[in-house]
Amino acid sequence: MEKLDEVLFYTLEKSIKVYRKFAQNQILKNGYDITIDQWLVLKTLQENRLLSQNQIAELVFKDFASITRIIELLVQKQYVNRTINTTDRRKFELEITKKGIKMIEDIYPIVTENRKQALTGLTSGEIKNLKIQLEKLIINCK
Amino acid sequence: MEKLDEVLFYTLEKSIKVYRKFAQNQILKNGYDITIDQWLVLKTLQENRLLSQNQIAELVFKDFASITRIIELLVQKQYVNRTINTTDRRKFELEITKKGIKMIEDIYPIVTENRKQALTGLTSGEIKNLKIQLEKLIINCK
DNA sequence: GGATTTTATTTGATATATCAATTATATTTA
DNA sequence: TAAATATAATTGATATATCAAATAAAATCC
Repeated sequence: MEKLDEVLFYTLEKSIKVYRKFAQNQILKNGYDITIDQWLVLKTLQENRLLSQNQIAELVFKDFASITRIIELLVQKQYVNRTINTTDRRKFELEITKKGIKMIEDIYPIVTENRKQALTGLTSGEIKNLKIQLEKLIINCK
Repeated sequence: MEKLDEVLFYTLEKSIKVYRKFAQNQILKNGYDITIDQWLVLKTLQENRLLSQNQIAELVFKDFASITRIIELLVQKQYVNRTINTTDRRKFELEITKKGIKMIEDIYPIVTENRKQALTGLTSGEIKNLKIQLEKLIINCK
């Protein structure tokens, strides 16, 4: 039976955890009060205006229940406006606020620096290959 | 500002999530009642007898509080024995039970099949490279 | 040898993940 | 059009992640 630390998935799990912890620490250290997951949802709303919660869930590969709760916190923090969709009253229309846009912009230098530091010593070809292979893996699990 | 889906870390996050969900489903579908995280801790105890909780936390890159709670569930399910360490009474000695060993062995074919399926179409060289590059990333975040 | 510091673990609080059940609204269909 | 079905989101339950505070025991230090 193979040992855990010989297995790619073990390393995969470890790498994303280590990166997440590192990135979250950098954000907190710079005085910003937002979690990585909240940031991810907020960034999605910055890239695509007027999404429904279902659409967000798909884009960030989280489930609906998690999105409900994350949106709640983002609305509380006034980073997101939530209004009922008048044409389909089951839905909400979600839109990033000015305060939300400012947060994303303010944090952006930290985010790029985090990514840069995490990828030190990897060539752009290696990074591209990594991404391509992970995308294969994703398709295989569907 | 780069779009989320162009970023390696987004793909990394997605790949581990998709794999975890896939693997968990396969385990449930075969009638086994154990989570991926419980399995990970149990497998660690199968590979290394008589670990303390701190040592486990380090091996599976989880924090102490999570380990406390996962161990509790494994003890409840009788997969793990927990006894106080007589030489250092702050510690516990944790040992996988026969039932725990059986669980790991029973599940093993599912685990290998999951991994195999997830890595379809990747050469062993590509897999090796992936692992090496992820390990670089891990070191960069320390 | 008693006070201080360190270590191992637990507990509480809050965020997130996941599943199942529920609610409200839309759509389809008979 | 009324009944059945589908969809969007919420809520409750349980597992996990993370931080901070608390507890208990061990090690160190003066």
